[in-house]
Amino acid sequence: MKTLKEQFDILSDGAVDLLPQEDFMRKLERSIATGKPLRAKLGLDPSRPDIHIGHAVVLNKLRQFQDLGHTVVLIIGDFTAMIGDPTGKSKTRPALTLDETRENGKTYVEQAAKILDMSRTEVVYNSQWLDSMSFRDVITLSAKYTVAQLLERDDFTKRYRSGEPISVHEFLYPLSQAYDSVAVRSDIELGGTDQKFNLLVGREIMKAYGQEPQCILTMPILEGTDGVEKMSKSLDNYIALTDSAKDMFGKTMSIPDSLIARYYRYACFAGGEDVARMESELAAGTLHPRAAKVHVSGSLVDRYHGEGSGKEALDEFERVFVKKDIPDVIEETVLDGTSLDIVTILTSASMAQSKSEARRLIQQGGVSIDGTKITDPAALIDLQLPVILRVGKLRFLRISGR
RNA sequence: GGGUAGGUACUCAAGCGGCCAACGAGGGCAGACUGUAAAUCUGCUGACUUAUGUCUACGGAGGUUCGAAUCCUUCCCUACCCA
Repeated sequence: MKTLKEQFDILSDGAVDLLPQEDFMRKLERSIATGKPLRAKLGLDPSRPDIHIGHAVVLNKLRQFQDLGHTVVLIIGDFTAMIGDPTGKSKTRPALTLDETRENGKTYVEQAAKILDMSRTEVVYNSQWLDSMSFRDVITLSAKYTVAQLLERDDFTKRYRSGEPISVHEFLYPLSQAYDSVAVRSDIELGGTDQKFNLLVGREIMKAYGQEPQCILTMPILEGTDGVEKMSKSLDNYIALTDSAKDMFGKTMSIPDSLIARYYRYACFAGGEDVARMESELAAGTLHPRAAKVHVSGSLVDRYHGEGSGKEALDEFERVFVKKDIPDVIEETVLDGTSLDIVTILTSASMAQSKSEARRLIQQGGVSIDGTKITDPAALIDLQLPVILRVGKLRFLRISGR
C-alpha cells in the first residue's frame, strides 16, 4: 500500500485543479486508515458514442485511482442526454431516446474498458434517480442554488451578455449533475477544466443534502489535431480510441509542434520527467520536432493497439509519405462496368460527394490513377484490371470493374 | 401584453427591386513549398448529362411586379427595454 504522500503525488500529477487540497488529503488519509476505497466519479455524456484521446486524459487519471485501490463510478448521463444539450452551441442536437442513450452508454463503456480496470468500476445510469424525481423534488433541488450563482459560470455569463438565448432547463443541468454526486455519494469528481463550475456546484448541493462534499479534480482539455480548438468530434480534429493504428499515427503526426510535449504527457501519459526531458531537448534543438512526433505517435499507437504496432504504423507511414509509395492495405471497391469516366468513378466510389465536386478535384490536380494525374474530367478509365485511385494526399482506393 | 432590433450558405457577416448562387472574413477542400508541423502563396467551396443553360436556395406561407434576398401581408423564432 502506498503512503499518503505517494498517493497524493501520483493523483495530483498533471491535474490542473485538485480542490480543496486539505479535504482531499483527509479523505485519502481516512481511506488508508480504514481500508475503504475512495469513490471517484466521472459523468459521461452518451450523446456521442465515440471516445477520443481527449476524453482519455481523464480516464487515464481515473485508472491511477484504480491502481491505488480506489473505486471508479461512471455515470452514464442517459437521462440528461435524453432531454437535450446544455452547451447552446449545438442547439439543434436531437434529443435521444432512452434506448439510444443506453446503447451509446454501452459502447462508451466498452471503449472506456480499454483504459479502466472494469473490476473496480461501477457503471450507473442517472435516469435511475433523475427519472423518478417529482416536480416537488426538482423544486427542492433548485431552491438550493441561486440564479446569481449559476450565472457565475463563464459560458452563461458570456451568452447572457452577448444576448444569446439561455433556456431554463440549461440552468438545471449543473444541478442535476450535482445531484448525481449526491446519489452516488462521491468522494471526488473528475472532469475537464471546462467542468470546474459543474463540479463545484456538486460540492454545494452535497452539503445542502447533508453529505460530506466531494473534492474536485480537473484535467486539461486536450487540443485537437488542429492545435487550436479543443478536441471534439464535431470539429473533426479528434483521434478516436477506435481509430486504426495507421490513422492514429497519421493524425498524431499532423499535430502542430507546439502540442508535441502536451500530447506526450496527456495522450501518452508519459511521466513528468520524460516530458520535461523532451521539452528541454526540443528547446535546445538537439531533438528534431519530427523525431519527437514520431516518438509520440508511436507510443500512442503502442498504447492502444499493443506493443509493437507503433513501429508497424511508422513503417507504413514512411513508405507512403516519405517514399511516396502506396499503402500496403487499401480498401477495395467494385464498380459496375469495365470502362467508366473518372467523374462517375469518383462519385460512385464515394470519393466525391457530387459530380461537381469530382470535377473540381480533377481540375485542381488532386486525382490520380495508378500514379498518373488525371486532368480531363471526361477521361475514361479502363477497369479490366484493378487500378489505384488516389484523391488528395491521403485517400486511396483500389477500384475494379465488373 | 406593449415597444425596439434582428433572422442570409458550415460559422460570422455584406447586400436592401434587375449587374445575386449572393461582397468579405473564418473554416473546409485541392495545389506549391515542407517535417502529413507552423508560416506563406494560388485556386475552389449549391446541384445537374459543362451549359454564354436549367433547377434549388436568403426563417415559413401567401402576394405585388416583366423581374424579389431586397417591397407588402401574415405566421414562426431570438435578444433587449417596459409591464
